[in-house]
Amino acid sequence: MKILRADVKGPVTIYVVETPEDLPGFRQFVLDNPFMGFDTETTGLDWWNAGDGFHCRLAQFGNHDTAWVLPVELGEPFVSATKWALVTAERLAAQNRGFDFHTVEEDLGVDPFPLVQKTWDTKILAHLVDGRAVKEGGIGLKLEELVPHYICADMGARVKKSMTEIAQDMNRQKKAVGFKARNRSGETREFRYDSPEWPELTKELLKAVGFTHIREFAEPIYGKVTKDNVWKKVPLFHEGYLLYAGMDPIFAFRLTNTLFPLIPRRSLHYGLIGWEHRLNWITYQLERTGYLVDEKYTRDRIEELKEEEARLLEVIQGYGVETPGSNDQLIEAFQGFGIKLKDKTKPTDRHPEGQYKMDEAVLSAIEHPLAQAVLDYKSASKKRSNWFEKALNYRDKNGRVHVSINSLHAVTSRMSITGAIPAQTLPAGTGYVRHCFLAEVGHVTATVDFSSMELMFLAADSGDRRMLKAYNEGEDLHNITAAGAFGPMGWDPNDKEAKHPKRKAGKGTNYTVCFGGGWNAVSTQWGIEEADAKRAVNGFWETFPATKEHSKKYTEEARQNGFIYTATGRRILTDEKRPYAGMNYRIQGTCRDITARALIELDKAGFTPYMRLPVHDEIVFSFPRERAEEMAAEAARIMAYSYKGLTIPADYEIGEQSWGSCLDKEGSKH
DNA sequence: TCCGTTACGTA
DNA sequence: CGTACGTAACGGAC
Repeated sequence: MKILRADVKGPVTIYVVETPEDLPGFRQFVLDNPFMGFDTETTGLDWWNAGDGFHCRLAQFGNHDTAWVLPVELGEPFVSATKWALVTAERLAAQNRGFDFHTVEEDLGVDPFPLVQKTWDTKILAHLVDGRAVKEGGIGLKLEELVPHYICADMGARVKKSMTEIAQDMNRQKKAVGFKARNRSGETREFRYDSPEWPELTKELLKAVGFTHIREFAEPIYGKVTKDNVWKKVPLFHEGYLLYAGMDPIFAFRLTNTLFPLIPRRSLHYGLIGWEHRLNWITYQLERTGYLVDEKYTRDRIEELKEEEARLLEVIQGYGVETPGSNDQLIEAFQGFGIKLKDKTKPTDRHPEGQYKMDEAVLSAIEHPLAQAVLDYKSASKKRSNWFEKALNYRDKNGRVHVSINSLHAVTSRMSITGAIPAQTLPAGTGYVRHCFLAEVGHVTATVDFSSMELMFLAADSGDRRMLKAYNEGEDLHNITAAGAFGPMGWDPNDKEAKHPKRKAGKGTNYTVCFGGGWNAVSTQWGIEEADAKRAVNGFWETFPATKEHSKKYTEEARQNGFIYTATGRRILTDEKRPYAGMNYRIQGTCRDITARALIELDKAGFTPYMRLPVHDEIVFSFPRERAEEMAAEAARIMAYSYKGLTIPADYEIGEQSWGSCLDKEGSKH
């Protein structure tokens, strides 16, 4: 047994199990500590490739000052000891527990369900205390951010750096692999010790057969070690690695004890701790289920796009621009053609004058074939690399991709989805990309979404009578806002199908005001004339006076307290420079919880195996073809939510096998 | 290799 | 006084 010592506000001991004889000590530790921090170290992040390139290397358990590290990679009896400890523990804590559970489920065959019922996730606890990222003025949610703030100031930086340092250290370790020597014609050749051609390679031998300038050369023992592959390559008993590994369960243990008392009483009262952990278990299952990829469709699109890119690149390079992604080169080229550029980006430290913009708006305004070619090229290459190639390259051996769902992530508590399907960035309104993703064989895709959830919540939460009347009577809110600002202008309020001439300004205003914006935002982002935008925003507040009071209330709360509460008892800390975001935080945070509630209720009703992805206000399902109608209707019924007497409805759409088919349908609302 | 910047996709 | 995200490419700093 190896024993490592460190100091983290007091002495810390890490016991490293090396042989089966060391296990009784570990077992005693588990029996003595009903509550432990837990963590694993693995070969990478691709847990879905378990048994096929991915495996668990270490499992670690710890309390306040003691950790035990088990070399799971060596197999039995260390795997059994790990499983026994997981079953025996009464309580566990882990940072981002989902990853460790995927690891032990897929690689060690552990049933995760008993584990989730007794494991606190320190990332969830930390978010309930302060959900802001570091750059938003918060503490952050990563271990390397939580540790220096809550535990020990200099520890986080050391932990973050340690694996990078280990990688650098491994790169410095070299071993002699052979000789380089020159022959009579002056050419240099390599002779390697491991070559079967030279079984007894020595300097003397090479000299004897006529080589000169003979010198031994060395290569890195581990090949090229980077921060991505260091996890796989680091020797299992590397001391720095063991120290890094051993600290994590100690951190998880201490963080749990530190964070609990900091969670707002209101959040405790609303039961958010249990609720978030339950939601996290559902998203865990969605991650594991994965999404079936249509390989042929995806490959065909990639080929098409590659051809298009090659064609466009020729055009672009014909105008002297080598790299279409380089704004510098484009600016130079356009200026060379005598085109005057005006729009600049905001000044920054590095570019105090700002830089010329080269975005879609600027490029599409330039009348030159280069501009169009660049736009088309960028669009094609983004589609290919960001969406289609990801879908193809992330597939597991069953042709499925697995995303990572952060069930509690954004400052407003919204979920985020990363990895194989950047679900929040897939093009809307067309099935072009979403056709890659298939319901099961014999199933069809169904999407169920909340329509205008945020505006409806604003209506209910503020109690604005005009807005509530609009929803209760099925009026079009965008028309109402337009009419409130500009008068009827020939619009007939009794005709449900009629569109107000300024409906676009009304729609822009509704959304923008809900997000905390003013006339300027309405004007620039919705392409509405300044005068109309000003009039529309004023009209909004006059038409819906209670929303004005509502906005004031939350801006004031944010200003005075530095936070607001959602209707679900969640505390959202606000930026002191932007108290006006208070109402939007209230809306966005509560609406996220309405979607979260939908997931939990769907889970209770047995829908989890049919769920594929949650995307903000939409949930995607794979339903058996014959039962799709009935199941989608039931899901929509479950998802609908009443708040202060107003029901926020959910609508469903049923397609064919691919997700995209829901959008390409005739008469689709998308 | 890291990180700030720019750009672009979504609710 | 627009909010919240994820991802990629570029290019200077380290």
